[in-house]
Amino acid sequence: MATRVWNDQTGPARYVAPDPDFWDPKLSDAARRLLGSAVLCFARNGFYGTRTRDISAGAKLSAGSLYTMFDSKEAVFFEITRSGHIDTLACLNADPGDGTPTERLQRLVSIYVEWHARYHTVGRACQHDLAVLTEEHFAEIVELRHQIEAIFRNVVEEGAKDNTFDAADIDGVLRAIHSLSIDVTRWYGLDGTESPQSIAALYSKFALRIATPPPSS
Amino acid sequence: MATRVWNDQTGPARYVAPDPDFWDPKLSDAARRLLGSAVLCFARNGFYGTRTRDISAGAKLSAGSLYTMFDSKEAVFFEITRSGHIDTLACLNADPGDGTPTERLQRLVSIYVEWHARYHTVGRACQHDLAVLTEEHFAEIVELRHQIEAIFRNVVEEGAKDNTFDAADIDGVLRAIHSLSIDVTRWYGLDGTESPQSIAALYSKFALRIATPPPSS
DNA sequence: CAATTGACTGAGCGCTTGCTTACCGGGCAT
DNA sequence: ATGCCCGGTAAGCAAGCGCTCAGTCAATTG
Repeated sequence: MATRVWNDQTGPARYVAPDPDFWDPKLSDAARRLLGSAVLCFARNGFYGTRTRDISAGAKLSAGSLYTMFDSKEAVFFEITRSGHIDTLACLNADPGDGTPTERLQRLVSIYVEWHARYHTVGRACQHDLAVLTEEHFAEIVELRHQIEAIFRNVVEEGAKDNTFDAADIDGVLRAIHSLSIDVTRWYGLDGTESPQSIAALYSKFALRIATPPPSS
Repeated sequence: MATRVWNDQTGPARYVAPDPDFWDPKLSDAARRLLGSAVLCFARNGFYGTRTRDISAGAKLSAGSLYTMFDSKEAVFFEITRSGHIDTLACLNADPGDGTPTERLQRLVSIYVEWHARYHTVGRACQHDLAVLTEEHFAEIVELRHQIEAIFRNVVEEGAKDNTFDAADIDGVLRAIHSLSIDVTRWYGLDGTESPQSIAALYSKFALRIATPPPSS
């Protein structure tokens, strides 16, 4: 049988939740346990496929306790996506931002991909299920996404200006790099055993190839 | 405001279903209308987020009529993913398969990406929700996916053999190209107005860049 | 010690879900 | 005309859903 690199495993998914201190420190221990359980449920079965009882059971709490800490199931989901986007933004902003556009893009993609592999369950919620949010919550997430996109756009545009990157397809390059990076959340935990770092190294190399036109053209 | 290339639109999604004759010709007209309605519902809200009543209402049928044509909601979903994978495979196999690995990979990715843009609603079901299938149905889909992967692997391995493609990371290249291609189903219909053909042209170019190591390295 | 608090419980409400069943009407061979 | 499929309907069932709320009890306060 050929090596398989697509998500076609049939066993149980090896999804893992972030450490409790990934979540907002203002939340109680129980609330953070709830988020850890919820993010696993959402990654496995999506928003509509998870029951509030599954979430509370996973945190060793009763069914009603969820509603002492969150207004609704949607509020739980929102808190996950909010934390996820804020943490992503913080990781990207921690980059010094020096060096050539090539060096900077490689570092940014590396950070971004490693984040999506390490926090693949959070990433799934952030990238694949935003449509379940209320209009207000969705708008708040979109604002964060624009900030994240602007970081990448800034580097790609600068690289286009000095002709290291493809100036003709900046939007296409940005979208392709984004696609490449976040699709990690779809298969990570299902397929393969690579470390977040090795995936980040490989994919940031690919991102540079996407952005850089071959010399012949 | 900066151009936005991520899925952050707030209006209604512009999802479109395939023509009725996309579906198995053995099925009745009503059954194909049902599938057309179902694929839109599933694309919008996922498997667990759509009710069987939404599906039948979209086909202008009563609630019970779904069960005169399909055994269950899962059977409807399976029929969609089955048809989708079979059609994808047929489109890829229609390629003559001649020319250099570069030419062949470009054509294959172009076909694959155009398919996922044109049939973005079917593609969403095929790429993002397979976990809802029963074990038997899932195994059937996985078999089709292996055939699809083998087509791409064949070309990439051949290109690696004659040093046009990256021989060190064949699995990584395959997965990256796959990620790039199928992520189209996540944003197409939500964001942007490009034609399937123009996306296919751009992304097949990117796929070649991913597979081809830069001369310096 | 009694009084108060607050995190947590779990039975259960109102409603929705996937699916079943009893039924209907028109075309068709006899 | 008659009987009979057959594609489709309408009503409804049992189970499950998100969410509520009166109540429990250990910890804290005075």
